[in-house]
Amino acid sequence: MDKICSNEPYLLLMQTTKAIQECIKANVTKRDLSVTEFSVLEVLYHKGTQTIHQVGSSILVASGSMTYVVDKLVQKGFLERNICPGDRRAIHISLSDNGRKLMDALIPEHQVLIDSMFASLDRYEVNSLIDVLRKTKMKVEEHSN
Amino acid sequence: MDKICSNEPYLLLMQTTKAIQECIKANVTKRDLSVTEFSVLEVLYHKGTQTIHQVGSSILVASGSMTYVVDKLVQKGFLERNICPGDRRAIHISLSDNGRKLMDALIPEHQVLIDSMFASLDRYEVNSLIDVLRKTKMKVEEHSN
DNA sequence: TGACAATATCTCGAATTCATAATATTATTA
DNA sequence: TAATAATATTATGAATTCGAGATATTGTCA
Repeated sequence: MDKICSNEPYLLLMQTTKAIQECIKANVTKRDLSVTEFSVLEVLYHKGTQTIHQVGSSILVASGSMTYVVDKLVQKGFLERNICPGDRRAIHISLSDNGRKLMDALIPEHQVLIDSMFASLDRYEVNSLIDVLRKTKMKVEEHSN
Repeated sequence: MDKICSNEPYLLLMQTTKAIQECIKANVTKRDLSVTEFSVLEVLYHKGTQTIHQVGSSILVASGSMTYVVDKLVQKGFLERNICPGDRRAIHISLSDNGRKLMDALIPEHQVLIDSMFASLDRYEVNSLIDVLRKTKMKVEEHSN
């Protein structure tokens, strides 16, 4: 009983995150996107043209995987590869017209979904959650140096 | 600013969970285990002999993946497949002597690690976290029906 | 400048996961 | 009891991810 009790915040954190991720996955799957693909489009939507490396760093995806996901998104017609004028090693990627149209529809929908997940919390509870998660995250990160 | 603010609990939840999972992964990797493999061993350690199906349900892993991970663990000598006397469709898996020895060492270590992640929170904050996560999880689950 | 380190992308292979179908067994029911 | 549905596992192939190595380019510094 002792152990189960001390595990409860951990288990709830994992379960809640899993539920949220599945919900998001279900939502982007409707548009035939994987979560990684959506993340790439989301970064480009908010930040505009970026190099493949910049996007990969933002969403913590390895370079080999970035090549793969960018290929997929180009195939689907949602983004374009372009040469990077200042650095011939790098490649600029940006949303195509279709990609922008898609995200114009998807981003607000996504935001509503995220908001709805926390809609049962009042302002006090949201602040408490933020506060406690910040503390926990710091502790975990200092643990793994 | 508005959007970023409303996303903060979501982002923090994802980031905190990711940090925790990486910490756990680093810990079990020391023993040449994947997180899924560790989860299987953990269930068997706490619940004793189970069918493959029972373990898969506990840790939410598809049956095809269970076959794969059980193969790996048998190869590594940490668990055994046995016939299930009552039901010849099912297969019992249980820790081998080596598997038990491994988990005798690993489980307490794992528990200490988990506990340390929440060690910066006082009792009040832990209860608040549990409370808020429960509410959020329920909301998300009702959303995806 | 020339040598070498760092950076960006891509290729390739290994690992892991899921979904589907196949097989075997058990449970149900007409 | 015979037919059918449900269950447990395995086999297989597709999708995705990572890591290591290859290639091309850029930056650094003696």
